[in-house]
Amino acid sequence: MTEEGARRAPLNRDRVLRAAVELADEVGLAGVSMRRLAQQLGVVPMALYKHVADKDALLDGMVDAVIGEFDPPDPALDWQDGVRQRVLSARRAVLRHPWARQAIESRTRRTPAVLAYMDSVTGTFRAGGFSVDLTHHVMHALGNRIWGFSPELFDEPRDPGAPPLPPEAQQAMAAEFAERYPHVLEIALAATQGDLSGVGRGCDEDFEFAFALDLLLDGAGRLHRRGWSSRAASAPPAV
Amino acid sequence: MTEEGARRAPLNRDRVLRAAVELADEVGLAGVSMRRLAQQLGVVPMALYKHVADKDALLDGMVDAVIGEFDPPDPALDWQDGVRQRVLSARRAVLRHPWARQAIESRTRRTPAVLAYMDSVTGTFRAGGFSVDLTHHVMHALGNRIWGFSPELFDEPRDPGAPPLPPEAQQAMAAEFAERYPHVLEIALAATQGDLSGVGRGCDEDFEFAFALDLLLDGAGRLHRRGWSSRAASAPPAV
DNA sequence: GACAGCAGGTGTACGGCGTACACCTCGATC
DNA sequence: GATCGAGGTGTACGCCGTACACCTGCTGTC
Repeated sequence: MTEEGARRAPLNRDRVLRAAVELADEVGLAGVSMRRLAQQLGVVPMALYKHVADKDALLDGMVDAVIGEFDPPDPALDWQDGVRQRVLSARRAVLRHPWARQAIESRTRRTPAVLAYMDSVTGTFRAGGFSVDLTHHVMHALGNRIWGFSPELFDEPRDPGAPPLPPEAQQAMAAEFAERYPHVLEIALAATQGDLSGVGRGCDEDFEFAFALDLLLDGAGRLHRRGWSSRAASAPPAV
Repeated sequence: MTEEGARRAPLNRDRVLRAAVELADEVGLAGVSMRRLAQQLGVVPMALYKHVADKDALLDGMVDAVIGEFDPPDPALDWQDGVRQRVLSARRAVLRHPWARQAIESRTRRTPAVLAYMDSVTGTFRAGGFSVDLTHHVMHALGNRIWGFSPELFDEPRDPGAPPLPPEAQQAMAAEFAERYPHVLEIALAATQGDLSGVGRGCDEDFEFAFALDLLLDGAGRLHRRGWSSRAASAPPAV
């Protein structure tokens, strides 16, 4: 026990951010408060404000930390595999930090790290011969997917604490569902091989993500090869 | 002045939700608190809890109200135009309520209104002959886009209160940008016809939205015509 | 060695938030 | 006329972010 001898190493922005990431990993984004983070660091809440401007800046920094975990681009790949690998690497990082998705969605400032990542992905398309025009629209079309996530659609986040429903209640729910939402039920049944007890767990998110990503990248490639330009397309991109 | 004679009409869930929507339209989602909403309704905060379970339920109800503004499906259209119109109608509703995007993203419960809308869109694909399998994956690929929005990508929400930068500062920023983020700059220049003073205003969000939507729908149609099935596709959907 | 300056940490306080809980009020029902 | 329940009230608690004044101890300068 160093007791009092070696007093706590002085804080700095980096240690604050790392502690915030760690805290969020443990207790979720909602559990991260300036007060709680300060406590974790053995410091009074106001001490944090010497290192981050305010809570918003803290969140920005946390997102930057996640971006810092993305793999660097691999220059040996062509544009399609290049973007694919980059985005899937982003996905891995975001999945390591369950709060990251929500944090990224809530951010409204573009930090240098954010811009650098977007610039890098954009550059991959350009290096692949894409026009500025097409690159621009394709980046928009990818949207949040460049951060490695897409919204949960059917996944019910049924909290793990809830007790499993008794079979007859499941039956009743299924009946109600079948009447009101036949098409959603159909999909749920197909995705879970008929076992509705775990609806939501049935969707293979990784598959869905790659499916959508490749749908977009393939479509983009098709437009590129065809010499598509937004000037010629007041109509939607024709089939 | 009715003074005391005609006392305030009694609250009900609907009036509470409508007032919440109105309040959010005026002051944004962050400005909506139980206390402020109560004040708006001339009532004490705790009175609201007789009509909504808690703030989360209030948000759910507000989202449901927006969904209630979506146009009904038009059975005369084929699947592609059907989905297209439906989603664009959702977009119009969401754009009428600037807070709706954020509210929808934050929701985690699937209310009956949410399920009903998803069921309806799903049903349009099915009626168009799509397999359950393909419909499932395409719904995932659409993701948040079925709510009529995609994430802002390049749009800096530069708050309107900020004074316009002096020209030389703009120059300096552009120079810094050009060095660090050449590809993003390139796009910004193209999108704004060289007038960087309004970066962000340059993107035609409606065009971007339709572009991405049609890219996805066209891709989906191609897979459908080809009889695509996820069983046959352990590999990504081939070009 | 004295001292100014300053980066980093502290303590207190304010105004906001969501909401638990006990209570009151008043019109409908028997 | 008593009862009851739906709707509204009042008070209180424990959180939150952060403004502001203050203290502490190291650094460089003379």
